[in-house]
Amino acid sequence: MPLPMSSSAPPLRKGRRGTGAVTLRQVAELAGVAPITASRVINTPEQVSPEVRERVLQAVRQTGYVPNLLAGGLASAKSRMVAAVVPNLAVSVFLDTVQTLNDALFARGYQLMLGQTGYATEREDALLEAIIGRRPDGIVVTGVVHAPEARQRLLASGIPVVETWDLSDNPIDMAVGFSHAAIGQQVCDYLRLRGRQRLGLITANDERALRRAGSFVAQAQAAGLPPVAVVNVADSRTLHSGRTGMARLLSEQPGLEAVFCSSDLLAMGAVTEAQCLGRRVPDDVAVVGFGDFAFVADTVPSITSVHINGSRIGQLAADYLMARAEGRPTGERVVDVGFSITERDSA
Amino acid sequence: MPLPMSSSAPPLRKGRRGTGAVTLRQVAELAGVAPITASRVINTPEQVSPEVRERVLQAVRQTGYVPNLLAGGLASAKSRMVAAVVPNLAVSVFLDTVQTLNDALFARGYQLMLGQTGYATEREDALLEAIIGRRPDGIVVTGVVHAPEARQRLLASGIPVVETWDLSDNPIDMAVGFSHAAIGQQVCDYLRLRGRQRLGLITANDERALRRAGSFVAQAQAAGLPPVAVVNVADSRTLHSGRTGMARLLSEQPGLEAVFCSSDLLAMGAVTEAQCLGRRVPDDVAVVGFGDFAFVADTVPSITSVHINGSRIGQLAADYLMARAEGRPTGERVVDVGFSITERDSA
DNA sequence: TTGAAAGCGCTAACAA
DNA sequence: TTGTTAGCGCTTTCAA
Repeated sequence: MPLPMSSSAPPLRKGRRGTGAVTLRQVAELAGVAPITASRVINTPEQVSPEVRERVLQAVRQTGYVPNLLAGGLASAKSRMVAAVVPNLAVSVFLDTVQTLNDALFARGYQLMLGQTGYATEREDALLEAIIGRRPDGIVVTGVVHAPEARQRLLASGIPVVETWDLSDNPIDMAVGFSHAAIGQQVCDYLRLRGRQRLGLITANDERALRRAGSFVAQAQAAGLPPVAVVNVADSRTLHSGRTGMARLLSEQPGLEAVFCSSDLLAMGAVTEAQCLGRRVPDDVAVVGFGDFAFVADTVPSITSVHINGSRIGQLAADYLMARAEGRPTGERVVDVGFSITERDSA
Repeated sequence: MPLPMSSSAPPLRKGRRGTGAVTLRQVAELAGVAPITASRVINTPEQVSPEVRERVLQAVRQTGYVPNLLAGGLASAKSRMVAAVVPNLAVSVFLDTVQTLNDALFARGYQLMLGQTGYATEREDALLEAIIGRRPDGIVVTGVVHAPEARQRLLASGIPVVETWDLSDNPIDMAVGFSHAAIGQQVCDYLRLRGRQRLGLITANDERALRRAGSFVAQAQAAGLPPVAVVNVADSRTLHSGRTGMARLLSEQPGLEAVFCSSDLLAMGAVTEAQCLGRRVPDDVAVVGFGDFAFVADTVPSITSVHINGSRIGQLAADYLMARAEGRPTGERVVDVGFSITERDSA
């Protein structure tokens, strides 16, 4: 029987009426407990007695309740989201990192937010604002953040940042990557020690590829080799660029003996073009790639490539962010995961 | 001069103390307006007089205020996030879709949340709960959702869902994709009309690839061709699977005249292996791939492949979700983006 | 055009 | 172990 004085239509003046989704309060009411108790059943079940816990879980099942993590995040100042900022998803060299990051985070109840900068600094600021506004518990960026405004924004946000795929003397929080300069140098030595003198380079225009290229050229010079023939290509993701790059190198430098490419796709294109032009790989011209994608082991000839453990980078980034989120001590601020040159038939 | 009765240390009993980030209230105070007015400057600036607007914007700049979209999302029941669920990011066939989706959403102030199912239904439920809990304004899934529990969860959530890369008679909300059965059929006809009789198939084990395979086999049978030789491979993302698949097909069926592969990487591996075994492609054996990745145009021989406009799928998904979010009328519930066979040298 | 009040759904802090 | 209270930072509703 309704209370005599209860008005039939609720006044419902100011404020809102919600979305209609089941709320924690409804679950709590159904279970006959306070909302905070229901909250504990979900977040810290060990703090609740078994009987009460079971009653609440029953109510959760009955109603199909799915906690509103937006509300939880607002209240606890923990969104349980992490943002990953990559230049471009299609550059599969980052995919391993993103995938491992995603898996490691998901296992701990975190969700990944994606951001693509498209290699354009201009878009970066809008992207950072969009990301920071969602208050992620961590941000993983590809490369070191150099732009002062971006650094400032990230620093000011107070959100833990992991810079990846490169090293930094002065990371915002943590950097996990490897030395691009060392790669250029070692690939040059690798070729030189195998008797190659006339070297060439097919490189994309992104910052890190250019760093590898620069140290490759410098090392060749230091070793007294002839000047390195260099071709810049716009797109590191197509065989086509590799083919046109190799064609240009060979026309400019018919005596070319080895080429270092800034990606495996470029390398494969380079190999293809060399063969089409009647050169034998590696007998006439050797080719080294970068990334060590799965497919380079199965081409003919198989392609020698610089191997990066992208998955490890993702794992270390996740470990750092989880440690920060849980207030645990974090390890080194800069981690060098190194690289290796996987020798195959092409060089 | 401070008010005489003002206590020097705020009591700060129950409740919380925030994260220290600049809030809308602080901006409003600095600008000398009510919080709601500052909110309007950010969200609906045309509702605010120019003078007040400028004062608030000045305060925003001064403080470096970044709106808390979690709070805004909670209050407005619009998170401005969309979730994308893919089997695996490394399957680059979906990358175009995800990338276009991301770009289209970002341009409208939405952020993409990523979810990987890893082709495992078991993980799907946890993933859906994690996603729905974050109350995205839309969910884009790869493939049609068949599992009844998953369908039920999505339906119950009330969140708009776009199923992609496949068609459905009964989509949850909208489906945008193409007919895998039609592909198998047409590729079979394509080969048959070019005089190929002894057909083979190298296929991954995922649902949609198997659907293409099934209709390919059925069509061959209907046309009175000899039984199709079929090889299942675990991984569609490696040349290696393509090579071993082709090796098996050729040993079982030395007279093989054409092979349809469930991905371009498989196709490339198949071509490579065929050549290693002394077969000419396409003279002895033709190869057709799926996906029409950028690289297949530049291999030798270039590879004939089934082309899907993945980017268009992403764009249509974004269009639908934005229309729903803004309460605009939506178009067709099922959109067939079709496919085409790009003829190249390998078939 | 501007503002006061009232929450959105949840959890931290404190109390019993 | 359970509950009360007071917000988290924002926007909707209603009123001026």
